[in-house]
Amino acid sequence: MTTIYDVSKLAGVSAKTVSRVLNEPDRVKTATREQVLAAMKTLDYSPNASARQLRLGGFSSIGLLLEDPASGYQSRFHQALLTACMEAGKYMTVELFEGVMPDWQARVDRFLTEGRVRDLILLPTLCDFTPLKDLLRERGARAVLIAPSVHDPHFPSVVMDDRAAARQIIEYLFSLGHTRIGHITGHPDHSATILRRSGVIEAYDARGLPRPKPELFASGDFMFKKGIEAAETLLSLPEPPTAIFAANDETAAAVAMVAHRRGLSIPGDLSVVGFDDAPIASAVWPQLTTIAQPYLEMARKVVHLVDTWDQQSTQSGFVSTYLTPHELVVRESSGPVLKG
Amino acid sequence: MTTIYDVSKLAGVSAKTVSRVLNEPDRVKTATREQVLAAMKTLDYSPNASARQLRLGGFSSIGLLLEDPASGYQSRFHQALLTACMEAGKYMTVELFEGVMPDWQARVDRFLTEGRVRDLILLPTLCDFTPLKDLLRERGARAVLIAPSVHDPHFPSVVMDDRAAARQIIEYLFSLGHTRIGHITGHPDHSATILRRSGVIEAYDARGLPRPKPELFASGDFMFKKGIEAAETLLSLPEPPTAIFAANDETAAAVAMVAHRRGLSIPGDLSVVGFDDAPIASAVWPQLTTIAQPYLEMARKVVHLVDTWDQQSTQSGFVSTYLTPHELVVRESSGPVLKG
DNA sequence: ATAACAAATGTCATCGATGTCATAATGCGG
DNA sequence: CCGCATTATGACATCGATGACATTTGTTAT
Repeated sequence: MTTIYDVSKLAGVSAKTVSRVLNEPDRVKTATREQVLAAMKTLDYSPNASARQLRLGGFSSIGLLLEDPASGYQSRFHQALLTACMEAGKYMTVELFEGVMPDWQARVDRFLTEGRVRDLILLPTLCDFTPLKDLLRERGARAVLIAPSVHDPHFPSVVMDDRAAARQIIEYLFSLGHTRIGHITGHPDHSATILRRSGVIEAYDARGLPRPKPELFASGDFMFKKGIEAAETLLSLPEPPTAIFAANDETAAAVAMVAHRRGLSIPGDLSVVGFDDAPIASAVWPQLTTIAQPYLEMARKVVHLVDTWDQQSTQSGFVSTYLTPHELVVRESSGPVLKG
Repeated sequence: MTTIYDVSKLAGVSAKTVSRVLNEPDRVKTATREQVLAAMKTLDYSPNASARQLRLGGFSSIGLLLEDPASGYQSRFHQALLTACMEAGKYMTVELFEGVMPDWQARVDRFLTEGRVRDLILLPTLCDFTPLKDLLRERGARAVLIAPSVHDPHFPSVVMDDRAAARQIIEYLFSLGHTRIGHITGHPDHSATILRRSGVIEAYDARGLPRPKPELFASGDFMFKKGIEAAETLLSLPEPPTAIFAANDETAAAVAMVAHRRGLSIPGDLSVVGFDDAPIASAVWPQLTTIAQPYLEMARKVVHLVDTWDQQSTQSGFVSTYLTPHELVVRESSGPVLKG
């Protein structure tokens, strides 16, 4: 590493002058400045950001731990958080994280030190990964969670009521006359999976209907591929459902594909509804009825929580939880049951 | 900001001891350690990463400038780069960047200093944005480009031969008997758009066929929505094409949707091919024939170029360009022309 | 030519944490 | 209770850059 002193020596000036060339070029005589610039080029000098920041007062970026950046859900939050950070003039540093990695603790430590990160954001499913949260508390790190309606007593969080949303979409299907409704569940490790599933059951209970038979629940994992298998299973039932509620839009897109392959028309023969309002929900034919979450709003709230951490946690001694609203978006993939 | 000295004062020990509690807890008597930990908790102390790194030797994260994180293309590279960085033990900090922002220069400066970034990665279309590249050279920043086969004399780059790939996919359609082939172009600002378009023409020329009539070129912008309009235009022609080559998969998905709406079967009535092998290419029905790029390989190469910047640029005085291979992936959306 | 002032450059201390080395506290065998 | 080996702790310098202030150089008016 070449330092400002190396440059100053080569250019025959003091370090301070080199510093000025970088920060207040006008205060340096043109001839000198050019010498310094030449020296910098020769040595391929680039200033040490740590030193600069130490002097100028620290800035730290917000850290995001991502389990699977290819997952649509995480990638959408990732994007929303980027936007929110930009709006707030902050930077975000991303680390891939998998709880199965044997050295995850060391990796988190490294992230907190080398990654120059003080505040972390955890998305599902990391927001449910207790060993990680314990480690963070031990290290005194700050974290904000984005979670499916599970309140964590130690970290502020932004949550969405997955159960209520699932219930709402099932009630919508009821209103169209559907009574045999299949549900493809999400990944078993996500707490959202349980919540959405129980939202379904809640809807039946609330309406006084008998709970759906077990074969109407097919297990998925939020991924397109597994969605295909699940859809095949449901549509091969002796008495197939007239509507399928997939735990997310990728899965719903898979259902649509399987239905097409089987010559079923949507929503004529089968209504398909998803969850998340992912881009794919508008990019498949027919476009999917789904539940929209206000990603950007949630991201903004998270950044705000990070920003105001001091006042919050230190002063009040309790953590805040924000419940964000959701919305049913009706598109082309759902319709009334055809008589007959 | 509380420092290590504040903690040491409160705990009644020296700063060095506090430091030890953090870095080599075993070398501190249990009683002392607990006092120190208590003081840290009371003061909500978190160590200053800049100072630590200054002492320990600098680490700097790689910066990625993203124009539009929602763009499938950029988001795929984003993900691939994250993976490659993780493999290489590096961190990546992301900044949203738009050339239209009036203060983009100041933003870049801030990113290079506050963002603690020394090396930058530029994707299309930023890799073509000359004012930015000029600024980076002036600042002595290091950048590596991911670009569509345009060699930049100042920065190392990883490129893909878009023209050849486009030519290849058209030749494949020729081999299926198609001669009226529509092309939906990409965003006019992307150099890839011109390259893919000229690859199309090259294929006709090479085969000694007359070049396609202008109405067979519809203008798109790589986005699903514009793709719908373009597809409507092409399919409304008096003599509609038997195949459509969309400049990317999102657009191809739009073509498929429009075709379905019009009751056309794919690939019976219309062959549809895309470009990129995006996730959506496998998530629509029928799955799309497309061109696959080795994203992860490219990302690894980029990280490697960043890593070896010193040896490369300083010593040899010229920049390296890596051409990466592409591959035609044949799926369900393309088939022979039906006689008749 | 010189005082008076502005411009250009340099010296030194500092940001917060840790390495080096010195010193103080403790333990243990005799 | 002493001497010596450990263990625990502290004082000080250091990382690379910049702020405050000092000093040198250059310019202008008289």
